Amino acid sequence: MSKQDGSGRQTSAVDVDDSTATVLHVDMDAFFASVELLDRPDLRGKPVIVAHDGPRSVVTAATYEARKFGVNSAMPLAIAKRRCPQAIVLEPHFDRYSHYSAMVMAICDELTPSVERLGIDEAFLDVAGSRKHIGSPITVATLLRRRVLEETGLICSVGAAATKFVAKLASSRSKPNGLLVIPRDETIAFLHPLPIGALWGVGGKTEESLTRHGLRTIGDLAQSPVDVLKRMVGEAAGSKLHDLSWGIDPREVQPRAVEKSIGHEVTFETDVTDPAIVRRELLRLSGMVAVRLRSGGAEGRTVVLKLRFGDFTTITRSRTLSEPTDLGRRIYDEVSEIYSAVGKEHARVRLVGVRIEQLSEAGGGQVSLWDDDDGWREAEDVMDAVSARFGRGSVTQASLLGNNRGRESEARGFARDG
DNA sequence: TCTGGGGTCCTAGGACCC
DNA sequence: TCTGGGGTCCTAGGACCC
Repeated sequence: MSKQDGSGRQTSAVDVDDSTATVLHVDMDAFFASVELLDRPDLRGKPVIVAHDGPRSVVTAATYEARKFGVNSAMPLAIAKRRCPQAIVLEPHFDRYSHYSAMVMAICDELTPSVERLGIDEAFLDVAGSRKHIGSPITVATLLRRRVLEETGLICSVGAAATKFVAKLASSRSKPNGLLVIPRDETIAFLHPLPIGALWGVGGKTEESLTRHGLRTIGDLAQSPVDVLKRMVGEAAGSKLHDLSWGIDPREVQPRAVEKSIGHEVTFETDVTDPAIVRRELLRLSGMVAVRLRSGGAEGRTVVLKLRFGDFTTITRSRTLSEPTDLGRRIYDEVSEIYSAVGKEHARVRLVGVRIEQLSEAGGGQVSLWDDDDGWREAEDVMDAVSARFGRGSVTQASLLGNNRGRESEARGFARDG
């Protein structure tokens, strides 16, 4: 094993054989909080929490200084403030996080063509092919960390191993601002002493169930017969966890596939009992979902309504359309009907959500409407249809939204959205 | 002052078809 | 002529991850 700490010192790096550790996992350290501190250097070294300061908020991110007080991501803000009253709470700025994320990912892309993004602040890199042009995995990792710091002012940690899962574990063990290399033949020795909760896919519930059966470390799990594991945690998880405990992880580094669903949800600051307010929110969320569908050139076929009630019970109800859609109005009509069918219009509603699944590439397309010779006439037809139904004033950019199917509904959807 | 918002994957039952 | 076995789709819920 080779660990390099924040000062850049590297222990036993000379002896370590990194030739088998060709998968890198890069993880930004306290990412959102670190981005905020770029603007507020005066807060460096202080406990800082990033969170929207509302009555039902949770912690979005926290600096290491705040974590010392037991503050963690996803913790209710009220509890975090109780644990660390002197913490400074900053509003999140997601646009800025995306901006810095793109900068970091661009650096990764320059080091190898094989980069797999994982959320906003993590990535896997396959650097097996980078040896010739740049150097060994340690060389690439060191260069990556230096460039990220120089070009963004942010620190990150990197794990290097033979598989994705071990690389990810290595980066988390090297935080903050570290580099940890696990050669292939040291994988088992590295894994087995670790607690089962460190395994990818073992969260609170699974950990509890495994612990009840006397399994505490990854090594314990490795020694358990796979059939027994399957009975504990299910068919798929059982064999997967067993494989992982022996360092077996066949997944390759690959750029993220297309999205499989798009959704938005919102928690009310206080529970809502007025169905009209719920519907107003459903309309807004449906519009947001539709905008994202269209901007990605996609449409979806299964519409999902999510409701969380005052007692925190949560239900989802879905319906599959005969034809996919990318229209807010169509989505809204569906979730609104589902909402009625649930028959809980006078319950206390805490959260509403709208999601669309079974995404596919949008047929037709917005450009073809303008490109072909009949494009203008078609566009005018759409405008006329909308105007006839809703009046001139409601028509804004209906023509821009068209695809080649169901012109009537396209127009309708856009007029009301607009 | 207790629980966000973006997702993915898995399970399990029923419908339906061959 | 009282009951098999797959495969796929749909739906609901839950665990998990960042």
